[in-house]
Amino acid sequence: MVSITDIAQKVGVSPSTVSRVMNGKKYVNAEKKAQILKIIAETGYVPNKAARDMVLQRSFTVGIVIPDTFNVFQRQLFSTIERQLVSFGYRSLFFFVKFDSSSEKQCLDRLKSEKLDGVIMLHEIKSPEFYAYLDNTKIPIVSTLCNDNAIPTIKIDDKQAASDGVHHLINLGHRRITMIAGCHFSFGLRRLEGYYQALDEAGIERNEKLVVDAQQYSSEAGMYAMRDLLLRSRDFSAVFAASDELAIGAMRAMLDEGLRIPEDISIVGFDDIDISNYFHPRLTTLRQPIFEIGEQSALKLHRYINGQTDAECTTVLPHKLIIRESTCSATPSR
Amino acid sequence: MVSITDIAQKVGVSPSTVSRVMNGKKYVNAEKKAQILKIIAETGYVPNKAARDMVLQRSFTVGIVIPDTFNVFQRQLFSTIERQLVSFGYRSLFFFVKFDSSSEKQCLDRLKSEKLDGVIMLHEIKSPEFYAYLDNTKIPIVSTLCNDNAIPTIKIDDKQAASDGVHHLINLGHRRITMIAGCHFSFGLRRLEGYYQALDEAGIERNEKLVVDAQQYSSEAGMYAMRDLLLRSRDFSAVFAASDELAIGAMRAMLDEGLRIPEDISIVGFDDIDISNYFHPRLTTLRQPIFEIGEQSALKLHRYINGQTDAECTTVLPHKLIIRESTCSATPSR
DNA sequence: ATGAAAGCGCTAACAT
DNA sequence: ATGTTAGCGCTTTCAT
Repeated sequence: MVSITDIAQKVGVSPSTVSRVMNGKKYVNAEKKAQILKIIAETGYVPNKAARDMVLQRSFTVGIVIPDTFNVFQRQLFSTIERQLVSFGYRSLFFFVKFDSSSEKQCLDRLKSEKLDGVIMLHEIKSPEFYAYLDNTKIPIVSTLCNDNAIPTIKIDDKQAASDGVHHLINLGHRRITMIAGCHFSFGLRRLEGYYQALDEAGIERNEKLVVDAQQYSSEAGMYAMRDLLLRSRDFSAVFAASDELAIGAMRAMLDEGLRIPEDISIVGFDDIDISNYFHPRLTTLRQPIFEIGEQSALKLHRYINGQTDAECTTVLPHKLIIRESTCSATPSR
Repeated sequence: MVSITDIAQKVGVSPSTVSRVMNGKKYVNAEKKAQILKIIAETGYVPNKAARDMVLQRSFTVGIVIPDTFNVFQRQLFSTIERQLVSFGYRSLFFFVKFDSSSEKQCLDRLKSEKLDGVIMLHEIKSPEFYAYLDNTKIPIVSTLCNDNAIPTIKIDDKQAASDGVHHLINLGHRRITMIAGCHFSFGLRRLEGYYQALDEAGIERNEKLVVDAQQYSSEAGMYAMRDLLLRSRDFSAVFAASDELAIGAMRAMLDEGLRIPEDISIVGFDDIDISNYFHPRLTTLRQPIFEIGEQSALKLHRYINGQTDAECTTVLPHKLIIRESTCSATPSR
């Protein structure tokens, strides 16, 4: 393994000089610098991270907390975050956590054993100990979810976005609109509120029977939720799903029952994941600016790590209603 | 930050003794041991990983090399690998690499800067320097892909699986069978070989015009590939796609042209990703045992790291043809 | 502008 | 059974 001293010896300088070159410090003779760079290229030398971390007393590592069964939306999100983080010189460590408290505890333990520079949340952790630790150690943290923990957050306005989606259905003449919600996450709760808000604004009576709570944000859960809904009653002409994956599962259940989309039932999703534009029919949905959310959360964390605190804690990014083929006017009979 | 010397001083012993306790070595007085443990608990001391890694010359970290735009199949795979690795006491570091040589070089540099215990490949790297480095440093490596680099591998028989898929179409009476291939990866080449093998076995003449090479394993690429195919000729009744995501894109293109699946054209995918069972029609495909591939590659790497080498370098796991709704008998006219 | 030297926190070989 | 010592590879004063 080639080390900084090897390079120094080969060039005939001290390790300090090589270090200065590596870190772009000034006060280095241009000629020597060229020499050093040449040898570095020849030998393929790369600084040892552990040694650097130790002397610098930090790890250049960011923890990313993400659900164990992360969906396509989270996948797209974390890939942009990872890329951004690497470009800032961090590496990222993933903490996959299940939706139970023992898994959360385990995650916290692993978190402690690392000397993280910062943490990005793509998942909602319930455990107060988790937040207490981060608070005590002053480790910077940024979230991409709604939360009540006064954590710097980059997100969209989930309530308004949901309301926009439901209003789209209302504008098409739908009155009996069901919702497949996912209330185990607070953003799911916000989306449910948005659904109710739109109904209220249109003077449509709320009806709890028209709402099912899916246990996960997966297609499978969406399929079961829709089956459940269809068992209760067929007296609805539209569905609003709290995520595209839920919507995809719901569509499967409808198709299995011989229902036509959107002629019999219109459906609106949430997220605008890649695949939604490939389904048949193409899914109408609320687009989250995934790329921007990822980019800005990485940037925000980077700023925090370097001691810059933004005035506003929460950044709200714009969403967009993408109208495709899964929604149409309600038929007069309905 | 509390260090091992702090603990040693508080208890009145040497750092070595504390180290011995931390690492469960014997030859420590039971009483002292208890003392030390007590202080450790009180102070919340956690060993500094960077320091430990440096002196031990290893990191307890496994690198996972994965395509930048990893697809659903790889996502499911790496999730199971990660889980398994954590259970063995490693943490995993992801190396997202694009399909170009500068990205591969960057990946190699990052790889060098970490003292990885091992590497798992979910992506094919072309650069010889990459393999040379791993070889020189004797870092254990396990792959989940076909390759010619004599690397221990866990995979399925891609050629045979492809052949099985095409035989399924042939058995349904199809003769004009196209393929959407992805030859930039060697497993893609194997699948193409399997396609040709099946045709040969059925006495159907090979026709290069019936094969398109997609540039990526994505739905988008699949859609363009199918458009291309349809532009060339409509004289085919079935398609074999090198992945489910390609198939999904291809289906989109067919639907857009008003073609019915499977009545007008049958289609077979490859991988059996979750979503394939939600599409309309449900996709007939070749299932890869994702969970087993993930589990066994993590286990194999763990063994290698601990100096155990298996006799057989490559493990071939069984695939399975999953017949669903996207394939049916060829109509007599075709 | 550059080198010498100290030290980050830990482990292991070597004493005792 | 336990302490002493010597690094691991790097950065950073502090000299010169």
